[in-house]
Amino acid sequence: MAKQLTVLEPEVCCTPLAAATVPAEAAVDLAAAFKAMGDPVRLQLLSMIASADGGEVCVCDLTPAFDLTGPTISHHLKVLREAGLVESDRRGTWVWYRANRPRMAALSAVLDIAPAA
Amino acid sequence: MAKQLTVLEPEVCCTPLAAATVPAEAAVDLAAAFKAMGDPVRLQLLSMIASADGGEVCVCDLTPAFDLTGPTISHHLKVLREAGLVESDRRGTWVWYRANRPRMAALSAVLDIAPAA
DNA sequence: CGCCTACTTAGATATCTGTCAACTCAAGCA
DNA sequence: TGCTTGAGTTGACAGATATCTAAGTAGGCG
Repeated sequence: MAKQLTVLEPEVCCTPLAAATVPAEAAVDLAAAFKAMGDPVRLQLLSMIASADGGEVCVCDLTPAFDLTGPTISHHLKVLREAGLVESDRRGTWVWYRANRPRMAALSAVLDIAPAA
Repeated sequence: MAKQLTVLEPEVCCTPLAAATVPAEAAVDLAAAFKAMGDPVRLQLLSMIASADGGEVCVCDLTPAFDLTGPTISHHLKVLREAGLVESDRRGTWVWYRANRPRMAALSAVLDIAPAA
């Protein structure tokens, strides 16, 4: 791929933001993931992939859902991939995408609000 | 403030991404919030604010924690404010920031992964 | 009133990002 | 082998963004 991606770092990935100040290093990794979700198209792509029946979607089903060209969709999928939010593999003619559920769960946990406070 | 901000839309804010394809309209609002968290500095600011003892922090305590100028921190705080992630009010000489916890909880819920699947 | 401190706003600039058109790569099929 | 279709890559470009310096605004205090 392109730039070196760190992706998951199990030790620091799950402490809620509101529990303690997130270390700069962890903030970089987390921000990269949130940044990838910071575009409406990518968020919809992620949603379509994560909610797909069977847990997988063919790019050929994603592209026509937007008023964008193939290369643009491909670009957004690449961003999601490099952020560790989705994974893909080619099966014959088509490429299938599925969500990285543990990664999403970790991000959800990070935003979790402490019980009281 | 600056550009009109929609912020919370209770009806669409909490359906998990993985439960159903998020509507384009909701995606725009959600993406704006994630985008605001898509910068390491802002994520740390949000974390410092959300985890603050007493639930509030003075800007004067945030600024020196970074190797950035005051205006830059002010800019990032404005982005967080416009994304509806934090709120602020001036009390005497200082300006205090606190996290919009319901908003954070909603975002956490959006990333929640369906039980099985 | 004047001055100092704490933010915020404005303007400038270098970098990044979303998008498309054109091209390349991979797989299936005649 | 060559054609066709699906997907990713490259290059270009308009628009957004992170950062700084300089200037403005607000509140306390002598």
